[in-house]
Amino acid sequence: MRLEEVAKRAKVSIATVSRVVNNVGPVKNSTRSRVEKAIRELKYHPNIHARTLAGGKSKTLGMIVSNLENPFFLDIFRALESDAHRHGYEVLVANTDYKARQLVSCVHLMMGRRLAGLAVVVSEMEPTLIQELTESNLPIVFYDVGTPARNISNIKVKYEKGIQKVVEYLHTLGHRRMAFIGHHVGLDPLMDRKRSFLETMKGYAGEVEYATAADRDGPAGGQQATRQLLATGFKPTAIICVNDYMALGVMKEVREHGYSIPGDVSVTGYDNISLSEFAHPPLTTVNIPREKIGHLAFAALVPELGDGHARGSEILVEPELVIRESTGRARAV
Amino acid sequence: MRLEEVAKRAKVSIATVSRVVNNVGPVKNSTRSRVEKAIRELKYHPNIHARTLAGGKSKTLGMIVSNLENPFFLDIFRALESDAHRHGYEVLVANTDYKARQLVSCVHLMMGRRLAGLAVVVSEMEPTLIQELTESNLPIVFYDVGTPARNISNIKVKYEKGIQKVVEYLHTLGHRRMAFIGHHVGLDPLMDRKRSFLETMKGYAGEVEYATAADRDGPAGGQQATRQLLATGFKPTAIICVNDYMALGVMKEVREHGYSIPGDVSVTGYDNISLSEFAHPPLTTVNIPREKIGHLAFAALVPELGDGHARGSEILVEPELVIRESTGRARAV
DNA sequence: TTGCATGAATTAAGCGCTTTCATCCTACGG
DNA sequence: CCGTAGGATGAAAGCGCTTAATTCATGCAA
Repeated sequence: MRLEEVAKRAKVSIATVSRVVNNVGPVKNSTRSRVEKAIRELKYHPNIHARTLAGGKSKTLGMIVSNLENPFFLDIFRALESDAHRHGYEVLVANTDYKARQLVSCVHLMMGRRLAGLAVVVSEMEPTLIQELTESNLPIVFYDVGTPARNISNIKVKYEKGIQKVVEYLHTLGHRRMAFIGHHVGLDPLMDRKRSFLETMKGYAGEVEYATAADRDGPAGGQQATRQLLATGFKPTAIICVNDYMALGVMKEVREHGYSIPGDVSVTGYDNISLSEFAHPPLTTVNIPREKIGHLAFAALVPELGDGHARGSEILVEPELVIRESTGRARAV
Repeated sequence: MRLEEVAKRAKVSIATVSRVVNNVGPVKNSTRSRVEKAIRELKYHPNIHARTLAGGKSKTLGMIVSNLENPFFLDIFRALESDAHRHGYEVLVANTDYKARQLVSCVHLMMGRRLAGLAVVVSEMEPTLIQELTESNLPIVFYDVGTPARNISNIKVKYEKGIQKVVEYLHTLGHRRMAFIGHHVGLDPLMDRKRSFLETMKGYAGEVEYATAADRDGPAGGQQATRQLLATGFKPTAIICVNDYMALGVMKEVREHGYSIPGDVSVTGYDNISLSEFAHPPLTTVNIPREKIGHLAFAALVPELGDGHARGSEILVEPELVIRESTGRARAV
């Protein structure tokens, strides 16, 4: 079904049909309705490829995430998508599984699609990629990684601050043996969080003991990391997790060792995904405003439509502590 | 960056470059490497729109789901995507939020993309849509809805059978007051599950009491539905949920009423999403082989690559009971 | 009546690629 | 040494659409 057949049926030129489809330029009402009728009757759907090829511009945004399974990323995607749809855009997602190589191939795929913009919400990075993207003309917004440039905006969260708040809160509750459960050692932004944990710990030097463990993202990874941690003989009274999704698995393993939460061990997450509220006990965590991040991303990619924030800027987002029932006073030693 | 610039730099025609890029037709080795060098140096990425427009065929599959947030759908997507990637295809997801209207617009969007195939994994349906899709030439695979046709395959799960197994199992444990928590009344396949519950209940007529409640998909919906259910004064000893994702919220609400699981109330889910294992207590559920479904979908859409199953057929999948710790003997009356 | 704005519709030139068909070598048998 | 098969290339015709530039009506002032 092509423009031409619609044109023939409505007895006009294809240019006219194109105009009514796109709702641009002057078209007499009688002609318009004749064309619309033909479109309906023939069930015409414009070929998006021909359209973007001819028009040179696309109404599609791309988004690359590290792990779509982690609700954190999904939430950002949904917020971005909702803004996008409101303005007639579509969003394409791609997943990297935290692998830099896959990130590169995702980006190349995206470049081939001549997108209107690309949101890169990942923890891994490939140095050459940053340069390649900077050189391109694609509007880009990075979350967590990258540096601002002519066509690149950055959204950053003060992760360290969140971790710091968590640690201080736990310290106040009397915890002196803490552990950090992370994932994917070697990824910069994730290291930041661990580093922040370690530094805050050093602030309490002499006073506290601590340890760290890591495994892949997700409940299964959290469980595995916890198993390793506890196997070392270290007995933390509080476990700080790099994100909520892992914390779900951490809690399970802690319980399987016969500890109660928060009676024996306090557990904290990070992100405040909606599941954290439905965990048992509900998880103390750090809220990252994912919805806001999605909106900011859209605004950065399509500045003429999204409200505020010019392209090429750096945007900071503040995390905030959410206290629920997975944390409590440290058991007296 | 276009084919032409690569051609100029490698001092060949664009036809030759195209041949190298697509790895078709005879090209002298020396020429090939010259072209490949030029491609690398210029960071050329083919324009996918021009490509599918000219070639007339696409290497993109579409997938429409009801609620990407529910891990059930995400798992199917990931399985499909993994097969797709292995064969050089991409997958586009779209979400309907269980709304038939959104389903229609998703389908139209997909049609405009001239996909290689479309997987429709939704619970809602629009009768005219089925016909429109049947008339189109797009290879399609439906999950749970629709009827087979020339270009349409169907994957169906014997949901009723799963529900039946759950109910019988609970009955064996002595449960005589059961409730069904569903979602989105009015959607056919979901009604099936509820109907199956009601029919099995009738099998125990006189012997058992039962009730039903419903709210939107997800933990929050499960919680809300449970609140309503318990507000009626009905005191079930077992709650059967339409899926695991809702069961997460159901358990929370049950506990907030001071009941223990499974001591006072047994809870079951459906789907066996990976989170069900990390719930507390781990959820008794019915396994739906989502990975297998994803693979079947790919095989149905691209029969020449996927192993087995011709297009236009109907495929049945068997659910199976998974007993964990959220169910136990009914408390003595 | 003629002329000229103005609005409505058409013509035609690409967008960047694939693919057929024609062309050009090169090497080999006669 | 020539003819020619066949591999390697190039030229050119679209794919279905957008968008100038252009033509064609129409109405109104002069």
